[in-house]
Amino acid sequence: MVLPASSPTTREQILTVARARFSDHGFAGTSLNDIADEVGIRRPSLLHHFPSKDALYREVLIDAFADWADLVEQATTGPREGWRQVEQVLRAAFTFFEEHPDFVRLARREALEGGPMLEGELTALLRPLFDRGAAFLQREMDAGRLRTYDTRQLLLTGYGAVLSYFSDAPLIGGLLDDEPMSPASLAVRREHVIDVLRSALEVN
Amino acid sequence: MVLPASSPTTREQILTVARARFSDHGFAGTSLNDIADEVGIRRPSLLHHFPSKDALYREVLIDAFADWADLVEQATTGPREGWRQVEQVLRAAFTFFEEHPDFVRLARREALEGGPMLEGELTALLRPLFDRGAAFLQREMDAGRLRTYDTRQLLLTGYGAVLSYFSDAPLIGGLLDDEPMSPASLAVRREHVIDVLRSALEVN
DNA sequence: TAACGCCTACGGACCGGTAGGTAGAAGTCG
DNA sequence: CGACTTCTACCTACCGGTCCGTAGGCGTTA
Repeated sequence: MVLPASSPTTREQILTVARARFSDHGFAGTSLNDIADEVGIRRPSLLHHFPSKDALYREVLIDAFADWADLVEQATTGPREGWRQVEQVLRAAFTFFEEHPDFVRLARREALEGGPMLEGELTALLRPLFDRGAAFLQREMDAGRLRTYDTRQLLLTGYGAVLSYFSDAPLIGGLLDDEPMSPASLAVRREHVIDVLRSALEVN
Repeated sequence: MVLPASSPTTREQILTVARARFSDHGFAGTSLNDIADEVGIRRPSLLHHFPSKDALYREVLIDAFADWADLVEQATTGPREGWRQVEQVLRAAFTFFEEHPDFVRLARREALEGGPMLEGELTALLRPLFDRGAAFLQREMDAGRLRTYDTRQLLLTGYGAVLSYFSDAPLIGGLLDDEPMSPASLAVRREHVIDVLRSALEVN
């Protein structure tokens, strides 16, 4: 049975709402009633679709990280070299975070928690992406197209500089004068990060 | 009555334990029983010292951020100019985070949450530090001693690059092969961040 | 008829917080 | 000094509420 896009399954609705709630208030701060209420069903009905709160959270997390893996996969294919390729990935990542603010907060919470998911499936999913990124950077550095750094550290630096802006938007809103998630502010942020990293990475 | 340093007040013990618990598991993920048990008293006894869980959390948060404000105050005094002053602050911040991992996680959680504390007292405390940092950078850039960037964005970039490593240590441990919080790993991280930022900031 | 999706009702655990009592230290006063 | 009061820090017992999860029933649809 093919459902039209206009009528998502109850199960899909639960996943959508759960992702939003978990990303806003964390695992402990979200109750199954919160989720069920927003979907428009009772908690036992929700538990008809998912065996437990933990299982629901796991699925939310895996879905979210799979989305991210897809993007990285897609953004890292292409014949570009040196800084141009780095910039393409940065822009793609930035756009992804703009469009998936839930993912950012979810990932940050999980990184902070270091929960049981993290040491296992999640790192198994991220590790290849990380290693691939490091290998690419190493190749470009060896070829003299990028300035030389510790590649893994460099990945961590870029990831921190980009992700923190999104995950800490509430705090940053209090430090800047503008609304940090407005399109204008996001554009400023994007160009700044690219600018700084270009200065640090370009050879000439 | 002057208590010897070896016997902290019950109240102080509660604050110490609470800071650790809240930073590890967040506000919702920590129960007053957890804290009371570790101190070695019952929950009602804990509530004899603090009127509510919220009040305890507020005090933990304010104490932690006051520690941070003290460090920034101290690290930013001095006659240095240009990159040397930036590097001094970076090293001081890095050391502070090494010695206060609780603060990092607490701050990250609060930034993520955007709770009622954040929009108010916390930003009121951080805003002057942030503005002062931006003013310093602007002065140095105008004098030609640092490459020109948007100063506030630059502060956010540095903060994200440094803080993320500490707050996401569990995740990073799964991506790197070393123990991320070991002294050796921390030294590598510190020198890397300084290296990248120097490349981006130095003028010559 | 059988499966499915939802429901009401309930259980057992835990939550933050309150009421009220007790032991002991500290101060007060004849 | 000794008796009495006051205060502090802790306790046990309990409250109403919320948590996740289960049992079992009911209607619709295949």
